[in-house]
Amino acid sequence: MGLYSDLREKLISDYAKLSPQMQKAARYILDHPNEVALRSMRALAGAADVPPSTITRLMTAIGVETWQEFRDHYQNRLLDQPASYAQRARETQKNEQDVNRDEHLLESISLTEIDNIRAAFSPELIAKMIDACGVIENARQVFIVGCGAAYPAAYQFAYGYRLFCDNGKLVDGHSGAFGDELRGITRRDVLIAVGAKPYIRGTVRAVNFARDQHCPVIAISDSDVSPIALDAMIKLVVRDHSQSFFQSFTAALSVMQALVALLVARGGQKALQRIAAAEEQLAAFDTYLEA
Amino acid sequence: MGLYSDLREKLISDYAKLSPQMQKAARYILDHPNEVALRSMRALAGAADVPPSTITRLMTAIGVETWQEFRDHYQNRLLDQPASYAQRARETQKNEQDVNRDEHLLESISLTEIDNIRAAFSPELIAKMIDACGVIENARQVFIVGCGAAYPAAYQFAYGYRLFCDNGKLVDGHSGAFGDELRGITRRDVLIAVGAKPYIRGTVRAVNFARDQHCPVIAISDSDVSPIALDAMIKLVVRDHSQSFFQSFTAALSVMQALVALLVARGGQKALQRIAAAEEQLAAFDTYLEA
DNA sequence: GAAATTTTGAAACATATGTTGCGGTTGCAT
DNA sequence: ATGCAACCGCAACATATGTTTCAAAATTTC
Repeated sequence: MGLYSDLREKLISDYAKLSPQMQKAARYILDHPNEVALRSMRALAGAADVPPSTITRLMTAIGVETWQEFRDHYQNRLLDQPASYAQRARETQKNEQDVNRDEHLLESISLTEIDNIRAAFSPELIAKMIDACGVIENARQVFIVGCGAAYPAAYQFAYGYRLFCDNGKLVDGHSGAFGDELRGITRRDVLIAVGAKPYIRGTVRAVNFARDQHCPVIAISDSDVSPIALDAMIKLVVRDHSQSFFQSFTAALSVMQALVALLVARGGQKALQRIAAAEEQLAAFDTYLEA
Repeated sequence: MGLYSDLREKLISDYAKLSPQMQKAARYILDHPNEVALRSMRALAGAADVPPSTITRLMTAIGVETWQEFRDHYQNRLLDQPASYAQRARETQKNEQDVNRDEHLLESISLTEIDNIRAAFSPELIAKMIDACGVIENARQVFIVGCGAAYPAAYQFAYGYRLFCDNGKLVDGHSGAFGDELRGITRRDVLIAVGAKPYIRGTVRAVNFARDQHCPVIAISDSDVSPIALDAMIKLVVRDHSQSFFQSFTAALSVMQALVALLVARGGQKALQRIAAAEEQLAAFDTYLEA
């Protein structure tokens, strides 16, 4: 029983002083506290990819006599947690218009976001996402457009897609007009457009332009009849409910991520190899911090 | 793996049919379910005042192959209070070699994403978010940095924040080095940094620079000891679990949105007015399509 | 560049754990 | 009483677990 109410803090404050392998172990423990409570030391060591002795050494390094003592702390933490959970739920339910106004808002946001995600992965939407993948795989070039609050979702897709395909192009309008970037778009290409109310003129224009060139459009939008989705080949209508009056783009982002994941999964070994190559290249450019 | 979602019911329904000693064991288990999850079988037997063999016999009596299986159920029960989806996600991930491979993947992604969001709005994180808002409100200038896959989350915050505060600055490194954009950062400012493994050098440098200038840092990251969060004043550790090997930034984005929403809510009427003005200005610029 | 120091992983060790087999006991019907 | 079946606990077993030891490797220091 140390001076620290929670050994996590000790682990964090001493982290810099630890040897590399111990850091690896400490990091895993910090990231997966429940495993400490439930699994054996050897199993934990295996999961953290360190030999068991490292764990023992880590114990002495942070001033804990034995693994049992360490585990007991985490078991108690696990036992106390649900209590605080339930307690808080009751608390916030009781006094609604109160000092807990902030907590209440955030919890409410959480529930709304979960609903949004859930709706985005309904069987219907899942089927459409799979269709969308088929279209993307057969496209000569993949354009992605999304402005304003929708830009993150568009960017996310473009960022992931670029790692294993080089025919993607993020149309962000940064370099002047959209027209330049969409030049040469044809029926063999595809435009992925993201946008919700209020519809930004640039996005709509891009969609209309693509339609005029008979280019199929995959729309991620808030309505089947939004100016973005109206004439789209595939309409992925995601909920954007939100407590504030900004719409939430969480579900849109999640869908974009899912599309990338699906494309990779369908791409098989080849896609994986390309990603590996891309990562290697980034490492060569010294983009990342040491392994 | 029985037909019962919870082995407790099986234990109760079969209770009358059990031999006296087994009843004693069953009774103790029913009264102390957490002990099953946390302690060893022999320890439990000792606590229940029965020999270990009685526990083993009880297992076969209720149709459970092994003690491990029994314990796993109770461990999940203990974990499933905060996060009920992780297990199901793991299950759906198992049967991949299937005709519905794509559907399964997407469903699994959905569950994982919901889990990530849920974890991001735990009571602990909620409290930290509120703290973060306090820091932001008192800051002279608010810098936001996020590179690569983390850029969308950073952008999202900057985009929303700009609508009601003009002291935000998105440090995207587009215009050359980070140093230029962070020049003049002081202890009265705040840096919001978003990033997960693999940590991009630029983000880490920005964080270190801010720390050297004694500027408080709000870190949205994947670990308490990530290079971004290690010395941060407020650490918002969000889960980034994902079915593909790209990390998911859904939770990070959601947290950023929540921060904006919370700031607006706390800003009251004044913030609303500013937003109205900003929207008006955008409308004047003809950014939006008319209603 | 060599020596000193630290760090690391494999193996060894004693103990703890889950399970099984066997003899003894109990309760019950004949 | 006696045979019979179910029940029970002890002890043995194989394996798993936490810890220590030791030599090789890596890092630092001079």
